[in-house]
Amino acid sequence: MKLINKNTDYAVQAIYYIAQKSPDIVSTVEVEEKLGLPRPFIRKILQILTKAEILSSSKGNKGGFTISRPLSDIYLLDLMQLFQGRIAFTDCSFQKKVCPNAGHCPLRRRIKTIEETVINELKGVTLKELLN
Amino acid sequence: MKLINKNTDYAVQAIYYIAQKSPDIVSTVEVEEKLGLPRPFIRKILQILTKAEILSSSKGNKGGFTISRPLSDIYLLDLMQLFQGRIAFTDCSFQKKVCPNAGHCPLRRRIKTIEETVINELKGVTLKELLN
DNA sequence: GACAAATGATACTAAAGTGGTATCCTTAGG
DNA sequence: CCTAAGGATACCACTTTAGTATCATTTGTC
Repeated sequence: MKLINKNTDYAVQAIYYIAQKSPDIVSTVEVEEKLGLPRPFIRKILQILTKAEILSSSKGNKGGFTISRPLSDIYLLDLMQLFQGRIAFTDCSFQKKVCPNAGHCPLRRRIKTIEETVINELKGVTLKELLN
Repeated sequence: MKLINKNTDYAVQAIYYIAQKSPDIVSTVEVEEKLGLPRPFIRKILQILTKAEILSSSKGNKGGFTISRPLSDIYLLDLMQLFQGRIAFTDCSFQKKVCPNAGHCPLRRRIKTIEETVINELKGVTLKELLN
């Protein structure tokens, strides 16, 4: 029942670290050492962030990662969706089957509104804003 | 990323069914047939609800379950906690280790407030209220 | 141009959580 | 005392999440 999983969590930290070193190029090894994470794992995260154009990478010797937009343009919700898929509280148990309560499933309706509340809360949160 | 899992979902439906038949005694078989669930599974759910004193059971021949409080006294949040444990969005990745960001983990702080929002939303929701 | 240091891609493994099943024991009405 | 019920508990399968390993590709430096 976590809202944030480890991938997202690590990603946020990695982004902060890389942003703070900008415009220096930061290697996986450096991120790994500073955040104390297993290397192959953080590498995968950095790759995903690169594909999403949040980081840019340079290959080859002396290669590494830099931040490619200001923290104020990186939304927490986007990161969550990147690493965890769509935020949906009602992956309802009955999506496939015909719900015995179909049409007036009061539980689903209520959960849906809570989901909307959360997404709205998250929507405006940028990484910059997280730092205050 | 479900807020509600199947156990809770089924529990709500079972409770509604049993409440509506009150004061009749309802057997597992009947619940199973009406909700279309595998018997051993719904049995486990009904047992948990009985332990939680939401249902009362009578054993032996002609035994079964009845509702033991009005729907207005059954809170959705309690059911969720019963079947899913504590609602916590920040089972933070770093609870055990020393968090590199300890003390100023902005992510955790923010998620915590969202968690509180959700719990507050849920807190007042009784099964009766769900039906409108 | 070769080497080494870096990322890219991808496939695999392990652990935990969730959904579901099976079995044996106990109780109590007829 | 038999049978139809719930109580307890152990087990299995599937999915998700966390983490590992490996090989290929790129590129700066000597």
